[in-house]
Amino acid sequence: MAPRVSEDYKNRKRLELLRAAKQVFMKKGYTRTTMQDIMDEAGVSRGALYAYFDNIEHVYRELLRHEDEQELHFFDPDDTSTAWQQLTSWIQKQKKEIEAIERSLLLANSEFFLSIHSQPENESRRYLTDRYQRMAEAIVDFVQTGTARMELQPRLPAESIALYLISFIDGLMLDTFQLGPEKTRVSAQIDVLLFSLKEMLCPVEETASPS
Amino acid sequence: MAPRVSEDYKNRKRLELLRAAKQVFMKKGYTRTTMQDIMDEAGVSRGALYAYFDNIEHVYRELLRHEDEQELHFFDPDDTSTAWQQLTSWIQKQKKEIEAIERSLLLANSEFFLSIHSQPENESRRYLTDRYQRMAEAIVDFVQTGTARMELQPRLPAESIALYLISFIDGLMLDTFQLGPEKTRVSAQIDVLLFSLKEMLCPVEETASPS
DNA sequence: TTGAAAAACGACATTAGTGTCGTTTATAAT
DNA sequence: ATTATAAACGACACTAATGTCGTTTTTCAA
Repeated sequence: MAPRVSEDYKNRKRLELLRAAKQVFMKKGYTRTTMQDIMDEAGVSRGALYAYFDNIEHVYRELLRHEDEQELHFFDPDDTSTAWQQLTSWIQKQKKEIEAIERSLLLANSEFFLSIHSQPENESRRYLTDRYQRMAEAIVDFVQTGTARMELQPRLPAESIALYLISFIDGLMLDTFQLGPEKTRVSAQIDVLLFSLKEMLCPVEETASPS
Repeated sequence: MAPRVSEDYKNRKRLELLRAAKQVFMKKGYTRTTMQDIMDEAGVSRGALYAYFDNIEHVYRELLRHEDEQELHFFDPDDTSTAWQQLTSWIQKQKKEIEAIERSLLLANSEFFLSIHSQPENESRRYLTDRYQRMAEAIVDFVQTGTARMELQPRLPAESIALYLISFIDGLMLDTFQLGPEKTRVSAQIDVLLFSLKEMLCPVEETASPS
């Protein structure tokens, strides 16, 4: 169907394979997904898939990279809303994703993270370390911007708060896999998180009418 | 070495197998551990191991049960220290365990939890659900006891706080696997947690000298 | 002692996946 | 049309684990 093809063709094919992989990973998680599953979902042969990716770890890494590109800009400075509004809207987004956990990559992500742990210095390992630190830094920057704008008055180091926020979200995720969003009371927990962040960041109250 | 043996013998053997299993699980986590690994560590044959456990999932479930028996009594009422002291000492214990993550079962636990997710209604699944709820309940009871004793004045529902606490600890754990306790700044994050709990629970200050 | 019971052994059949590679097939340039 | 190229195919050899089961060994009771 395609010898001596353009870069563009290969790019599209690659994306199509990643799309198929995503489907499978969402359904089966990382550990139980096989190359065969992805071939079946994409409707291609063994040879075709292996022409694009060396092994499953590679597939997942590339998928993660691709997905991250979307996510990345959430904490970009934004002048139309306050720092606090921006933060809560990010948290709402996370909440939504956790509540629809079956239709997200969160399970696969966690499995992938754990599977990497034992490996020596490694492409995937490096990427994940980086990813974590990028995320943390984004939140730190964002807290500092908010502080500079006098919208926030942090009572703890921004970095600690950032890592804390990430930990909590990751943990809520992990627990929700096993038990479902009802048993873990996602909503109630998010309320607690917001309460604690308010205490830490002391956002200035937004009054409905600036009189 | 032991036909027609006493219940006691079988019990000891079983414990010895679990001890060996624990060693392996600490080192390799859950997913990568095989029955073979456990046989080697315990120095027994395939047949012997399978006489006690049906499969790895079964081994791990029994190990977890056994380990839990120890842990369980941490939140029992205690008249020699205040509720807040008790809580912080539990958190310290968690912190220690996370910092020595390589010598604990935490990684294996997380992997096990995730591996269970996909399974249908299941012995392991039921046990984990139960375990989570037992833990939550223990913390709730404990907060309520503290409240009754006038040592705590919770500003949020005890159950929400309990689940929140569990989520955070689980998340910190998960992140620390990938990155090690330095990169996740375990200490700093625990500080944030304590800060937030103080705000939620409003423990009465302990004065050094009740004058 | 001795022999029945069952604990422990370990070879084996089975299952499930991986990554390779010789072959087939579609495409685009000539 | 023809043909060089390389994409796609899929059989295959290999690896690694699982759970079973006939055999061997050990212990305890008679």
